Amino acid sequence: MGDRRNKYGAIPNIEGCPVETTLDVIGGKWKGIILFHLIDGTKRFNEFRRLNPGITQFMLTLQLRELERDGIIHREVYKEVPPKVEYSLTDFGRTLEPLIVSMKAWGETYKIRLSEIRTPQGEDA
Amino acid sequence: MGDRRNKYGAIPNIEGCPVETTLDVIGGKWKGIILFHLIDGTKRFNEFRRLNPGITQFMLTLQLRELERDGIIHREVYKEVPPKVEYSLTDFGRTLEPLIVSMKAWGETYKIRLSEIRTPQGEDA
DNA sequence: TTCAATGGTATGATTTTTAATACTATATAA
DNA sequence: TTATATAGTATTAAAAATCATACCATTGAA
Repeated sequence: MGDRRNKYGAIPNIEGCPVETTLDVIGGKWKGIILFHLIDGTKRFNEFRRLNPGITQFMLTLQLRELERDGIIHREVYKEVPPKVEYSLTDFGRTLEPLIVSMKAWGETYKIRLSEIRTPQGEDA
Repeated sequence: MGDRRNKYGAIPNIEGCPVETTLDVIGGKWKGIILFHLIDGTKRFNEFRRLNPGITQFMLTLQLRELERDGIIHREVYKEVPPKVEYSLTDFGRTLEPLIVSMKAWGETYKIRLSEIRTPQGEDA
């Protein structure tokens, strides 16, 4: 489930690279958006799904569980029916906030430039 | 080759999330280490291979080409034999420097904590 | 009595990524 | 003449990630 590994297990040089350590935590396919939304506050499972119709339940669960395993988010289960589960950043998770905010800013600033670069002439994607 | 897409093309909500935009540029499997090393200065193709024995030529080429396509790095070919090709950050690529540095710092700070979290009892991996 | 809502699991199929391997050109040095 | 170094490309195979789909429990409302 962890990213950035191969069948031989962790690769020493990747392990040794702190940038990769960080990417291993936040670089999963949907983790950026998940963290992005969590900065604004607690979110429920189906809230994520609504915010992000493209993700399947399976993948959402997987990404949330990995973030939980890494201590980045907290999962609070309420004993209600229908079920209610809330996700929030832990204190540890909040240490990522400046990074997420910087990534957000960079993306906002250069998004258009990038999409131009990537569509040499009049494509649409 | 781009990450974070599926067979139907780009997913609107992913595209809309600036954090994902950034991760799409720097989140490739080896891009973290590549950028990390480029901060220290120009590097040659085989230098990357030596710094990072785990990567294949194929993957290294792929990741470098994607970074080049995105305007993050510059590829300078010298007309010599044997060939000499130097990679360096472009001005645009340097806008990522603070981010890379922050990711490096976060990784360094929490690396041990993470590896403890991920090895519940006495594994080695 | 049946439906809806929530927050998931389980499964097999498909897609994408990555690895492994062999191959290339060229000038120089031995 | 053959080997060496560099910076790749091409091809096929294997592994990993992701998707699509069906399924589960529970309670209250219709």
